[in-house]
Order: sequence, then structure tokens, then C-alpha cells
Amino acid sequence: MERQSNPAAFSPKQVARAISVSEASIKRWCDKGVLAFSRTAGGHRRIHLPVVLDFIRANAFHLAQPEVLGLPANVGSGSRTLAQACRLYGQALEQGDEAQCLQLVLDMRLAGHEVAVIGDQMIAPAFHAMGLLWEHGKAEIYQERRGVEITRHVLLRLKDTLAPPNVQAPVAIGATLANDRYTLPGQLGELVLLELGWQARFMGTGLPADTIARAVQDLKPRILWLSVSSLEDVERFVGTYHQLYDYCLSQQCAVVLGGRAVTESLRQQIQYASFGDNLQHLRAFAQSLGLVR
Amino acid sequence: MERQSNPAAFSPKQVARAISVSEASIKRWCDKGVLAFSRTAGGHRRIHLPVVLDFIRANAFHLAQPEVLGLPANVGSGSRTLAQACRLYGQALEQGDEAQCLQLVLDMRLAGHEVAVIGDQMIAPAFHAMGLLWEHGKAEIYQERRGVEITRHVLLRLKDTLAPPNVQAPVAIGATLANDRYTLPGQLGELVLLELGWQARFMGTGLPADTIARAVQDLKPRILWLSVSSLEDVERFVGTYHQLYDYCLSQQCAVVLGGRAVTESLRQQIQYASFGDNLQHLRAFAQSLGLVR
DNA sequence: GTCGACTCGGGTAATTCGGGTC
DNA sequence: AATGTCCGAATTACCCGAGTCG
Repeated sequence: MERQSNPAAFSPKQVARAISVSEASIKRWCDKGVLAFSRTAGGHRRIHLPVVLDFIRANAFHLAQPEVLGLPANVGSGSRTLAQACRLYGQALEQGDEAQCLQLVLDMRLAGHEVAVIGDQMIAPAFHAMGLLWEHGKAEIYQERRGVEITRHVLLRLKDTLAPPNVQAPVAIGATLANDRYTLPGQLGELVLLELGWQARFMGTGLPADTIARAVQDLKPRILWLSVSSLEDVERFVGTYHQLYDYCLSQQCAVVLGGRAVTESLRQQIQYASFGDNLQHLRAFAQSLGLVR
Repeated sequence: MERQSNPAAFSPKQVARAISVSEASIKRWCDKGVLAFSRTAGGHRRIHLPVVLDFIRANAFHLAQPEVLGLPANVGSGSRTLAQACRLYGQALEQGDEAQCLQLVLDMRLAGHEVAVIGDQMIAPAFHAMGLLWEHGKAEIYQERRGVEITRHVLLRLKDTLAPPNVQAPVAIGATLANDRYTLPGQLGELVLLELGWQARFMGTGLPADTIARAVQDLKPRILWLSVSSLEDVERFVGTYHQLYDYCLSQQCAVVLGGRAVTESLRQQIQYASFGDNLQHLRAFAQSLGLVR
């Protein structure tokens, strides 16, 4: 929930996380007088933004990311719901505020949301919204591209919060085919499968079908997930895909297709173990195989 | 206690254990001014990771227990030359061994090599070698693509070891133009400039020239570095580039060109503030502007 | 009014401070 | 001169039941 009248105020927990210190310390510093604060009617501490900034400066807590327009950490006291977080994530992307993006994603993760949900209901919609802005001339392409780079970094941090996979866990590999350079869906897929305990690795973008087949041969994955975000030549795709699918079948590797370029009409021309236009489908399918746990 | 949103900071005890000296020595070095540190509100010392690594590098300390600082085990154990490290990096890329890649890069960094040198003499040659293997049918494309993903991750870790830029530092932005999806040179350029103290940001791949111009207008960089690894239509490139160059000139933004697609013949058709086929050129040019320190 | 998440306050264990000494 | 160890006081992190927020 946004405050309009007062300057933004934060709870001890928020400030604590913003500067990587325990919540108890924040409260102690408040009570000692080093950190000015006010109280809610019920007695909860609220620390105002200017105070936090002064404090960070005074104590040389290196403030990450420069172009923070006055809102370095937790904007809005209630980024609890995914919808709110999504909106804020979109704003942070526009401004190129990597620290804020990271904070929002980690907040959602700490709130218990699965990676698939964060991807489907926060990150994807944020980029979709930015696309709409661009169509109306209200956003620049460079903002979107920069946002991709930022989100890549954020996803890598998110990966750090996931338990490393067991060496005996089943293997999954992901890729995009030639001429498809959208990396985020692929990276998100990796995280979703890692979260389920798989040894998942996104192999990169723009892989020819034959080298993917070779990778299947060498790495013996049980899942191959292909993200298809753009498709120039459908005919050609169907041809090469068929071969790849047959090979995967012979290697006991399930092919999971995803991406907005996999249209209804295309799906009727091809086979797959599973199709999903979002990450939760991928998650559900991987779990349905029952190979982990 | 282990958080990561800001540049990671450590207590004297942690740093002491990491390099196998007594806690008292760390405190003395802090107080003597050889180890930069900040303090908590209660007076406890906090030392940031980039400072620790600089210190280790400058004083040739042995990093006995890297895991205390959140770094992979065994970092700093191998004293290798760049050539050796390059060969091992190539092998690790082939095998998809991300941990090994990370260790090799951090080792070289701890050995005192600049980011530009690591990029020019270790990472670039490793990929070049892999390309040669591919030409002889001894490597697969998927290995190269996977290697790119791995190296991306490694570079992000490397970024954590660099001091965050000052908010007043000059801004630099980097990008690749349309149809050029090689991200590594751009990411490496970012690190090189960050190391010099710039506020550098790689904006992503495949940006149209007009949105780059818009970014220059919005962000007011003093350097725009363009990595040109592939070039389909030279004519077209020269045309759009000219416009972009002129605009940058009017905005007092130096254009630095790099990449193997900038051939001798192409260079005679265009203007630029600097050209470099490697990172050390970029580094030298940025330093020659004398805007930092 | 319900309900989950958050915060309160206070208590305890672990860490760090600064100084003095070996 | 430089380092490692020991100390009481201060600081910080983690824990819990009761109350508050949205």
C-alpha cells in the first residue's frame, strides 16, 4: 500500500534487510536515539526515508546502485502481494534500478512464493507491461534491453537461494533454437527445475537442433525444455523439430515446449511430452515424472 | 548473517580466519589505515569484500579459507600463469564445469591481474580455442553456448569483487547493435570500466541505433562502448553508425568501437574516439580521459 | 470480524570492542 | 616493530509469547 501524504516510512525489518543487519539492531539503534523514528497507534516503529538515507551515509553502508531516485530500498510498505510487486518491478526496470529489482524478487521468495510463480506473475507481466508502454511510445527499447540484463543478474542471485542439486538427481537441459535470443524464459526454467531438485542447466540461446541432439546424447537428460519465443520459418522449424523429438524419444528424454511462438496451429503439427505457456506448467510436468524425492 | 544485497561486508574475525591471521592483526591494520573499513552504529568494524580482496592481492596473502568470505573453496591455492589458466579454462568450458571456471578466474584476479588482462589473455583465447576445435569437428556448438552461459555467471561473481562505483563517477554505457548477440565482450567491457571506477552498465545486445542515441540523451554517459562481433550489412551499419556518432559527439560522449567485425576497411569509412580489438585498449582509453580520481 | 504476517518487548548466547600484556 | 593471546564491557544475533497491522 502506498502512502501519498507522508514521506515513505519503513518497518525495522525492511530497513534491516536493506542494509544487511539484524532486525534487533535496528530496534536497538532506534531506542538509543541514533535512528529517529515514529510510532504507529499500536506502538510499531516506523522509520522515514530521509532518516534511513542519512543513516546509511553516516555509517558508510555502501549504497548500491547510483541512479536511485530517492528510493533505494523497499518502496512502499506493502509489497506483499505479487500484483504490487509486479508493478514495482516494472517501475524499477524502467529506471534501471537493479538493487530494487533484486530486493523485490528476494522479498517474494522470502514470502514463500515458488520461483515459477514469481516468474509467471511478477517478472513476465512486468516485461509485458513494458512492451505495452513501448507500443504507446512511453518506453524505450534500451530500457527493455537493460531490464533483461538486470533481470538476468537478479535471477542468478535468486539461484543462490536454491539448494544445489544432488549429483544423483535427474538431469534436465534447456535451450532456445536458432534465431531465438530470448534468454529469460530459459533461465527461469532452469530455476524452476533446480527448485524441484533437478540438475538443470540452461545451455544458451540459438542452438541448432543437431547440437541439441548431441547434447542430449552426451548429457543424458530426462527433460529437454525448449523455449520458443520467436519463430521466423515455421516450416523449417517443424522439420528440424520432428527429428529432434524423435531422437529425444529414443533417448528417453521428455521434450517440454514453451513460449508464445508455439501457437495452437503449430501445436497440431508437432508432438511433445508437454506444452506450457508458463513456468507453472513446466513445474507441474517435471513433478509428474516423479523422479525426484 | 550472510546477506548479499549490498557489497558483502565481514567482521574482523571472518577476515582473520579467511587469511589465517589473528583477529588482533586485522583490527590493528584497520586502525592503522591499511585496511579500509566502516563501522556499525555500535562501533563494530565491517570490512567490504572488494577491500579484502584488494588487500590480499596487494600484500600477497594466502587465502586459506575462501569459504568464510563466501568464495568457492580452494580459491587462491593454485599459482598458475595466465597461459596455463587459459588452457584449463578451455577444458572447464568443454566439460561445463562452472565451479572450475569460477575458481580459475578468481585465482587470476587474486594473483593481481586486471580484469582487462583476464579477459584478453584468458577468456577470449579460451573461446577462440574452442572455436578452432569446433572447426575440426572436435567440439560441439552446445559446448560453446553453454560456455557462454557459464562465463556470464562467472563474470557476475567477478563483479562482486570490484568496489561499487561512486555516485559522482562518470557514466559509461555499452551495447551491441542489431543482429549482434555476443554478450561477453560487452559484459567484460563493463567490468573493465567498473574496475577503473566508472559507473559502467552494459545495456544488452541487439539495440537499434536510435534507442542507443536515446539512452545517451537520457543517461548522459561520457563513454559509449560498442562491441561489434558480427556484421551482416556493412553499408547499413555505416549509415546508421554515422548518425549515432554525430549525436554522441554533440553530447560529449566518446564512442569506443571494439570487436572483430570492425575490420581495417570498415575503420576507414567511419569515425570514432577510439578503436580497440581488446579490453586493454578500452581500459587505456578510459584512463586517458582522466575523469576518475 | 477473521486471519496470516508482522512487530513488540525482553531474555540469552555469541561476537566484538578496546586496552593491556606476552 | 610486529604479531598472537587474554580480559571485562559493550554490541549484535537469535529466540519466544503476546499484541498489532492490513
